[in-house]
Amino acid sequence: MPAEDLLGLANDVRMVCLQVSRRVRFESTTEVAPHQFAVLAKLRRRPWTPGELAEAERVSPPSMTRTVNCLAERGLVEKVAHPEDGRQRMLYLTPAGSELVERTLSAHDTWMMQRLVELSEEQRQTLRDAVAVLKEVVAK
Amino acid sequence: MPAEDLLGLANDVRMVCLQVSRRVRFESTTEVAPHQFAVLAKLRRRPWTPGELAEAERVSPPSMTRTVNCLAERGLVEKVAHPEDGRQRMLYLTPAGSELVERTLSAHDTWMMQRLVELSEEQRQTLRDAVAVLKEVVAK
DNA sequence: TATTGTTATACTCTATAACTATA
DNA sequence: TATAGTTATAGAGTATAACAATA
Repeated sequence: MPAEDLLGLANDVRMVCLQVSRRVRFESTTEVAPHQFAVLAKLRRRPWTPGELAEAERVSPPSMTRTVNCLAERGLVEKVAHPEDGRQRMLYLTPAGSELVERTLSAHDTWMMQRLVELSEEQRQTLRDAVAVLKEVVAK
Repeated sequence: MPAEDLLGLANDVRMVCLQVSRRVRFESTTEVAPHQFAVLAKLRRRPWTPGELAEAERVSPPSMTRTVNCLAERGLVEKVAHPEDGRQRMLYLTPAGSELVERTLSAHDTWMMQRLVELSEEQRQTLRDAVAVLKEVVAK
């Protein structure tokens, strides 16, 4: 395969993924800032400590303290004492926080679904296949 | 097509595009901040006025003034008097700015190319087809 | 003594409001 | 009088350094 074709494909894949991400984000509700939503989304599956979140989101511990405090003041997350280590805190999503996350993700998916129903079944199959390939790409 | 399958596909497409965007950005050089690079990338094709950039990037005129001034101080863009309207300024990429843009885009594409060469020709064809579909999706 | 989290402080990016220059 | 851009000022988000509590 010629190098220039590979470069063109690399550029196409990169750009179209960026555009999809931007469109989805733009269509989203803006109830909380992006960095705040990232924390809420992580807490959806299990409780995290502030330190874990800071490392995962690649921000400093003081920044995460601020973000978490803001979410706690709005009643979206709850700080609970760690059962075994008195230094740590466990962060849980409150019912209100959980509802906000599900509502926002649903809005994102709704926008994409509306685009997908307008495609042919063949085009949707192409996307299914491409998702599998791209998952492999980002896993590396 | 069942609604739950459509929802699953919407979620898959959305998430994998977001992950690709994140990986590409993470691999990028960090010579300038993202919002600054966005301006440099726009100036690659033609000169823009500060007002046009503010509207395109969805930031306020004062914010764009600050961003442009920062880039100008670093010698990456140049402000030139508008030939017809004395109120406006035309912004041009300097040779240094142009080099920075091409270098960064090249780094992005290089990362993606390295992932693509590890795929089969069939997988690459799947991505080519998917790019065409997704371009249609984001155009709506 | 090391680790987890917070407080203190400063810098950057952003915005609104007020101002200058030009049309 | 309207428009393009800048300056003034303030509000978020981030970081590093210093501190408190616990292991």
